[in-house]
Amino acid sequence: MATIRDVATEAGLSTATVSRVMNNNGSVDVALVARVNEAIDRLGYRANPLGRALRRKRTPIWGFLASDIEAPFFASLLHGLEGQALINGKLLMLCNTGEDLERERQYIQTALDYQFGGLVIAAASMTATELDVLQDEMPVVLVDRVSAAYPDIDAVLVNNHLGAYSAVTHLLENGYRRIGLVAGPSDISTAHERRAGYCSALVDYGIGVTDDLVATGDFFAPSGYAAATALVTADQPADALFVANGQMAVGAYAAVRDLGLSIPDELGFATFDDDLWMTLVEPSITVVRQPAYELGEAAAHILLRREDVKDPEPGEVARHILEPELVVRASSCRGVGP
Amino acid sequence: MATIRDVATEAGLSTATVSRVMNNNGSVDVALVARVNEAIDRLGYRANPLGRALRRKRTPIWGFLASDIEAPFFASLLHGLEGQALINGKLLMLCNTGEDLERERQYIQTALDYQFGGLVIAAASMTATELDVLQDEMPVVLVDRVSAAYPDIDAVLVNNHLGAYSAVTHLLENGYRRIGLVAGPSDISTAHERRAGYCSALVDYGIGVTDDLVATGDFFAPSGYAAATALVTADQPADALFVANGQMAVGAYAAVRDLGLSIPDELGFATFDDDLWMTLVEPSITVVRQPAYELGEAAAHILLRREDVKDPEPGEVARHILEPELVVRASSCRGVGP
DNA sequence: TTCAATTGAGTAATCGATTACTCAGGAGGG
DNA sequence: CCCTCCTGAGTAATCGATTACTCAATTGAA
Repeated sequence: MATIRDVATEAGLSTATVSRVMNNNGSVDVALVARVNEAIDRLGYRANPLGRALRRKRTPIWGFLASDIEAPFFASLLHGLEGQALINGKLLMLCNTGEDLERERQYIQTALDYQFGGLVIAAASMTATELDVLQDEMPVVLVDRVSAAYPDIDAVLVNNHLGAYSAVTHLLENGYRRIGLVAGPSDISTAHERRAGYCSALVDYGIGVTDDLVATGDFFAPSGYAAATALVTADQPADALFVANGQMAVGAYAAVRDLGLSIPDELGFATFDDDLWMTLVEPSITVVRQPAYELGEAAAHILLRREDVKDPEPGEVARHILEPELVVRASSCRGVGP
Repeated sequence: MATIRDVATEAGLSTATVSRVMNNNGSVDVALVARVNEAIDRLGYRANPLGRALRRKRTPIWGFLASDIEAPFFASLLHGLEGQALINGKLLMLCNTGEDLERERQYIQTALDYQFGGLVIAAASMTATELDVLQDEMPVVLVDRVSAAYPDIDAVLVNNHLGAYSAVTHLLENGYRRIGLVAGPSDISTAHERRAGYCSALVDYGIGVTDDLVATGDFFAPSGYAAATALVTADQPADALFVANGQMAVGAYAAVRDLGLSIPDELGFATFDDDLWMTLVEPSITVVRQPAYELGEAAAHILLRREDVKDPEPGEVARHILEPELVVRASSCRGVGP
């Protein structure tokens, strides 16, 4: 492997000049720029990123912290982020926390050790780790979820309130009146906002919110099964279900199937998160689609802005809110059978 | 950030001694070991991995090269690999090639630049990149796919022949006789082997292979739709379909649904790759499940072995073949209707 | 008791880049 | 014509670790 020293020798110049040419720093005579570039080409030289990073105290690596990379939402977000990383010459390091706080802390420590160029966090609990400290060392962007404990950290979010509101309103307009909510853990901001959107829709339609029409799960499939079962087998059963995320929708759908209820006639069905299976089952499922891929891209853009110039200002916080999309399918439309 | 120099000063020793303690190298007096460790604790010192990597000419980073991280198979494989990386103190860098050769080459160059500790490749076309050269620089493991051009590279594979053989035999035993194959691109080893397994099963059952019962796709959903449509609408239509991967199965299933054919009575259905939706649709789909997560773990183990000792010997090639599992569900069993 | 071998620790070179500092030479003003 | 300022390039320090080399002290054998 050729080093910068080899290039300098080959070009008959000093390493300082070679470095200046490579980084477009300082002013170098055009003739020498050409000589350096020729030498680089002749030797097939590529700068060693480790030497560079050591000196610069910064690595062109971005970290991505997620609770579950196998979930389609995070996989898609990851994909969007990865595309932007590649374009901008960044490596992307993957951190799967699996909701484990200790792992999360460990990864953040690694990010500090390696002096990452940025960190995108879509993780479980942001209460325990001291993100403010981290933010002094590198740009940090929260995606999908925010924490009230960190109002001063950049974030890219989805308008969860609107998403839930539009889906529930849609169900109401299709004649469903007792709409059950399969909610997520209330300490996760996304779950909280979706619940609020659900409530607003009912109130705006002139229907009160009844506590026994809300069952709380943990965002995983089994809890969706349990919650849905409870809601539709109650004394006064729900006549429609709105599920707060895609994983619980899997469980909820299985529960409805096992109980032999027919969608959409006996029960309306809609959920947050789009997924392949929701178009393959009969009837297909109405969803609130999140722009996951775009979320990843937007997070990348914020990292780049924070890195290049100090814009937005250190004191200023960037909050991007992307709009979800209601995709109406058969499961929420009475009379539009299979 | 404390450096090794600070630790040396704090302990009243030289950096060499501190380094020896940290790496368990050379022999250091027990009393001094304790002094060094105390100093490390007092300062909260963590070694800078960049300085270390520069000197050692090796980074504890693994690269993972896949064509599509959003595909559940690769996502699961990635997850298995990531788990092992974490346990063994490695970082995992993600490389999504999207079947693009140029991207693939670019990423491999990056792996060389950063002096990665290993590379796991589950990528499209291994014909263009010179993997032999790469292998001299770092351990390389192929997963899922192999290339005849590189017989001397370690690989972790699935027994595709057996998987296809058992699924097709199962269909035959359930009375289906004209079994159509939705095949993958023949230049990809997995597709080739699955086709061979399909053929063997037919031959062993005393039925010849008919060319018009094989339609070739490209491993993506739309091609599955087209291939399935062709097979079941032919003059002499297939009475069952075996699909060579999960993505094409999505298309094939949609085609069957659009044509209004009833599974399993009018048409038997089975596919490679398990996925969530295959248990949610009516009837549920019989699949050949691949141990994707374990594939990732096995790849990690090979990297570790290559790194630690030279075992297997440089001349020796490690080939792990994992067994797939036939999961029988309703779609392949006549008379067991919805 | 003396000398070689071994042990334990320090000094300084090194990995490969960036950049503060230095300095020669040319331009421009007085 | 001389002095100052500016430009362009080189020298060498630096980032933070590892390790070859060196050397003093201790052990063991003759």
